[in-house]
Amino acid sequence: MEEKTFFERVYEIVRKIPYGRVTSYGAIARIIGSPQSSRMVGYAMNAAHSLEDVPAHRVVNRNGLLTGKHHFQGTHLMQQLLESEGIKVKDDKIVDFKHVFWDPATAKE
DNA sequence: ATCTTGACCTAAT
DNA sequence: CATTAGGCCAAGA
Repeated sequence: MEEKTFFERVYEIVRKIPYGRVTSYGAIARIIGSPQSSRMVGYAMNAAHSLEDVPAHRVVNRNGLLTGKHHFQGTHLMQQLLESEGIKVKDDKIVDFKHVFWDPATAKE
């Protein structure tokens, strides 16, 4: 039944990210069923550019570092988007990362 | 069709 | 503590 591809599953999770919260690639990959497919999550984000319901700016790496900010349109667009949601970013890194970290495995509904 | 690269993560050395 | 290696799946110089 679940004929959804890897990407669609990623989008589904990212879409469920609440406001003012962030998650990591590995966390999403883990929920999907491939804890080591975190690379695909990032790649899926690249394709997510065409989608609107996929807030890729809310997805960061395990260190809370905005590794993918370089792929956004602007230079610090990703940072501004996060700050716009109440998330503080310092030196391309999320402040209190674990504080704003949203675990899809825990809040997944 | 084959090879390389890629918004990563974990474990091992 | 720093570096290396392995793994995952997809898209394209």
